[in-house]
Amino acid sequence: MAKQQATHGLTERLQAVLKERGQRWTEQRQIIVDVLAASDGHATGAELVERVHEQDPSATPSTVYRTLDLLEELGLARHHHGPDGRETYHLEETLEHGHLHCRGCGAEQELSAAAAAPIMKAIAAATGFSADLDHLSLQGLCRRCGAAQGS
Amino acid sequence: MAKQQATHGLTERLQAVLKERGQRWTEQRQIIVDVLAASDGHATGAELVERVHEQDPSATPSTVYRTLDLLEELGLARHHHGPDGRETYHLEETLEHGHLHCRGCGAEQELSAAAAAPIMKAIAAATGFSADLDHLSLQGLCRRCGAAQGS
DNA sequence: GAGTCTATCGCAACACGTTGCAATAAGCAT
DNA sequence: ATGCTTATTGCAACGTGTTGCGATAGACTC
Repeated sequence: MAKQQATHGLTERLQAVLKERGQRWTEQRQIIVDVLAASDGHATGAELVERVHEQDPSATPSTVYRTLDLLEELGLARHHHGPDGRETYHLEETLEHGHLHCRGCGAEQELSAAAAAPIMKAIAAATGFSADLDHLSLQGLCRRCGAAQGS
Repeated sequence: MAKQQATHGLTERLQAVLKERGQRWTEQRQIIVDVLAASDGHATGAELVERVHEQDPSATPSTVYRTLDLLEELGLARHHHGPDGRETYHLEETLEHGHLHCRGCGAEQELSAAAAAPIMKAIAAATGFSADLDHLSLQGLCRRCGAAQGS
């Protein structure tokens, strides 16, 4: 399947990059990458820790978080903070996207790169910043809730 | 001074609102509001806990955080999450504003409501969301770092 | 002022992440 | 295969917030 392929390719890429940097490929890292690839879309740090622990009960949170940091450093994974400040991770393969949380109904919406383009442009125009879409996590009122409260 | 005045007014408003809701005005809440007013601009949860503890060693974190939640519920305070997920609080009297963190040089920039207006408009146009400016916390590259890395 | 009701407090335990350090084990050379 | 170097691990302790619960103490009535 495509997913297996992707995971496999990722592992190989990772091994190569690590070797080049004098770093090591370990069983734990394999497990963590697998878990991350398997948890399609998003997963919180705690969820990942738990799933990794299922696969290898000796694995500890510190290892998981350190590996996630490493993956981010290598540009293979990303994380952002939800409205409650908790961390959410996903593989870089997942399409880059932002997040919108509605404070009224609690709905969560994804924001595709295409939809975000004009927003990014506005940010750049107003501030000179080129913002990271993947780190963009907005809170506000969705159309429906805005209309309901707006009256 | 203006600040004292403002704080005083806040206390009175707060007492009135609480009474109306069948809630109570306590010494701890007074201290927490004072500390929040004194820490002009932003303060992390931990900082506030520490300062409150200085004023009243018997005060505990749970009280501080619960009071901050209450103040937010009443619309008198706000919090947002920094790039590390840590909480930052400020009084609602402070002008509404967003935050920009540069991933390159670590600089932090404030985003005034005026500057943000076109951004908010772009968000509304693209998504139907009316975003909370106070919860807006962008990460990206500032103009300088973007130019430096852009080459 | 004494009594009642219950919001709030302090405490203790928990959840999520992070960090320092000694032990382990990858990866390389012989 | 054996030994060496040092990146990585697991452990244990910490930092920041959150939650449940019994004790305290506001606010209101008599």
